[in-house]
Amino acid sequence: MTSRTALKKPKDAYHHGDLRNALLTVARRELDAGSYEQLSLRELARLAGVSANAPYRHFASKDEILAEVAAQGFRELSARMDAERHPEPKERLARLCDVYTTFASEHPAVYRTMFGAEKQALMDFPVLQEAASTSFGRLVAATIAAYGSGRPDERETLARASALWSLVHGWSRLVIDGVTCFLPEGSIAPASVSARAVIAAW
Amino acid sequence: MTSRTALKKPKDAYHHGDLRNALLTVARRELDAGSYEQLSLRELARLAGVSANAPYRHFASKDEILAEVAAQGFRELSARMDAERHPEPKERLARLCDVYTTFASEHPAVYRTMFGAEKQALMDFPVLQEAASTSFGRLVAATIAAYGSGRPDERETLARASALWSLVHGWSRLVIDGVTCFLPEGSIAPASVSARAVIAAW
DNA sequence: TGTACATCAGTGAACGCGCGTTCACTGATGTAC
DNA sequence: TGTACATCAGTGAACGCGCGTTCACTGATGTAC
Repeated sequence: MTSRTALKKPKDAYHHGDLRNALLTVARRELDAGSYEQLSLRELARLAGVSANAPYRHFASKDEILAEVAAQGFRELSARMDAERHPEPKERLARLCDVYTTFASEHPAVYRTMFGAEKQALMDFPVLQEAASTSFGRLVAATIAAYGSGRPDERETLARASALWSLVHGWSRLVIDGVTCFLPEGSIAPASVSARAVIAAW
Repeated sequence: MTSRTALKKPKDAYHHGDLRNALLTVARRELDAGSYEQLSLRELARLAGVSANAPYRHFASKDEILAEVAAQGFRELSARMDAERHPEPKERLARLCDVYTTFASEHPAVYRTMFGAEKQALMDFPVLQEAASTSFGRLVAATIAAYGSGRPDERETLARASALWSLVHGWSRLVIDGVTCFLPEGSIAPASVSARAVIAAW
């Protein structure tokens, strides 16, 4: 029985073709199109040209779809970070900060989903946890490469990694949530300026 | 007619007493009790011991209540910052960062409401904008007191204020959203350590 | 090659839900004379 | 002081809504013999 079912997925077979991926694609597209509010499962089905309950063939629940979208977001972020290969460790660290905030600015709704502000339960999905850990690991590793290793006291390095990560995440959220726009003129500098101001000082 | 209505509010009169404040109190209490999900207008009315539509006597919409709760949050944050009077500017700045993250940790759901992650529309309420601007102004002013003034080039000071604000906000959100808990052991340092690491380096 | 059968990705209708908001109203409170 | 009236903070019922999810089903696809 198991050996039979193992062959069952010819990748483009059956009625729709590949509804699972279609749903994920549509979800991602919807988020990127600016739907800041939580999108609905029925809407996703509608956009995929399929009945409201069809998604349940491929996902156990709405949350499972969102968790997968979030995980894909983290994977993309990690990939972008990996593509940044500047040889000078501090410069590379600064550029990773740029990569981070750029991603957030380009995909605000996806970014929100990744951090589960609305849905605490998303964090329970292992697929999301793993993808997220990988992304954060990149930033921590780059910080260690820039400042750590030699010293016996790594707490300081850890504090620096935390500070940078908090900085880029905070800046991203302030911008995404539209907070900066109702502040006194110019009271927030671009993230890259802020991050570099910190990195340069260390 | 106007002169008559000017006297109309004896402060504890009428049926309920002071439903407006009762609703705000109940909303705040609910948020603090850990209701991360969006609370409903009907639930607030229920908790205030009043029918579902009674709130409309005092607020135009649900959003108006949330905006007022958020504004109160910012006012409280500002008040806490004002209470911090350490004479040494850099130390005071570091302590303001602590005040900020402490507030967020103590009132996560209120903090979220303040930053309208779920409700972009909240930002449109002037009462909220004003309260928020005041809070941010405190942090900017403290940064200027610590680093600015003398120099002609204030861009650097602005970048520093942005960096610190992003840092405390980012750290707060990471903690509030439960992100830190699924990271490799100890990969985030307490906010005060991170903030002080930055302030000390400058 | 043809037939009987198993699999499984879809459908259509319905479920129960709680929501924000509106309506016409009631009844307590305050005010003018 | 008593009465007639205006004000206004509440009530109860209902609105229409879209939601996530479940149910019994259909019909296309793949498989064994």
